[in-house]
Amino acid sequence: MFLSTFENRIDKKGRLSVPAPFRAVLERRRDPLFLFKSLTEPCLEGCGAERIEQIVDAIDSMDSLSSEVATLQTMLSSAQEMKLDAEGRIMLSADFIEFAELDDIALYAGIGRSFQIWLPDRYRNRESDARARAKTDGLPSLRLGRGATRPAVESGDR
Amino acid sequence: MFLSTFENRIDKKGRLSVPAPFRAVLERRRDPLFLFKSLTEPCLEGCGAERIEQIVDAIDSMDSLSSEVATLQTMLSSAQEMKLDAEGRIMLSADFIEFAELDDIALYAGIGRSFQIWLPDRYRNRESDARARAKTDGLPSLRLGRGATRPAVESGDR
DNA sequence: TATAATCCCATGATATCCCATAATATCCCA
DNA sequence: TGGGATATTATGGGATATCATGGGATTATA
Repeated sequence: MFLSTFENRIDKKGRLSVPAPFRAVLERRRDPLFLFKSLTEPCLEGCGAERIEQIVDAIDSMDSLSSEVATLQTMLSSAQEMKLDAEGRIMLSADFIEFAELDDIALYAGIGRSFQIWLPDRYRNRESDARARAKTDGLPSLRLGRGATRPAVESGDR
Repeated sequence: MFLSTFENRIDKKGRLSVPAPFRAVLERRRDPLFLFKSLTEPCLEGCGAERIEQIVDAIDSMDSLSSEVATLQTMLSSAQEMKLDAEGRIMLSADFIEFAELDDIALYAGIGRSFQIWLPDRYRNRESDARARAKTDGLPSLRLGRGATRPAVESGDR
């Protein structure tokens, strides 16, 4: 599970350390790391191979002319497999940096099965918005465990 | 898997580098590269031999009089096996260049089992359309796995 | 013989590898 | 439980390899 937030520096070569706890998650699963541009927010999203494979399989089974397929293809075409160097760093492409409007510090936000990379100020603004909303709207009800509205899914991070 | 996007230059001899990660995918599978004209969009589509064989097999198992077969045959008839030079470049036929309305820069977009080659501006327009749609309509739900072994789960871009 | 395709080599940009270091966290044993 | 020793982490920089690209020479082709 990807949890907690971390702020790391993007050096002048464009390298960015992946937080050690996140690397540990990936290593334990023997998973390569994929990053892609979020479809809905100005941030990058990180995940393992399994989620990418899900999307590829889903496209195969859908109507190739549907707009959903176009959306999923857009996601794939922004996805990159990130090779970590010996020190656990990735290289952010200019495209990624521009999309998330990153400067010299990147904020990692672990959100369970995946994580996001944000411009720190932008992330904090959104965080305080979310907290304000929770105060007025209350918390979403959590239906936990198997057999609830949301069917159980095979174990394993995705 | 073919992922990510790349912009490469078509030089004055008509040569175009295949992105190294795409070449790696093909080499690993010992697959030659095929290009054909997209049936639905003004772009070229690229894949390995395996996918071509899938299409041929699909035709065999379909009603030879159906219009789907005619469509797939149209696709195959535009397919060319591309030979790469020592530096990993292909030569695009005049027919291909005209069909995709390519200029001096070609944009490769990896979409999983295949990739596309676009005029960059045209691709980016299509991408921003897809992103705008995703923002208003929400994300497609992923139908996972083949058949219904696994229940549907919300896609995870959040 | 002219034209186009292929081969071969050169080159600049940039990613990757490898090492160093400072700060911090963890360990270990008195 | 304290506190020094050790390991880990994030970061930086130089050396090296890879990649995309360009062009001349050579071969195929029409």
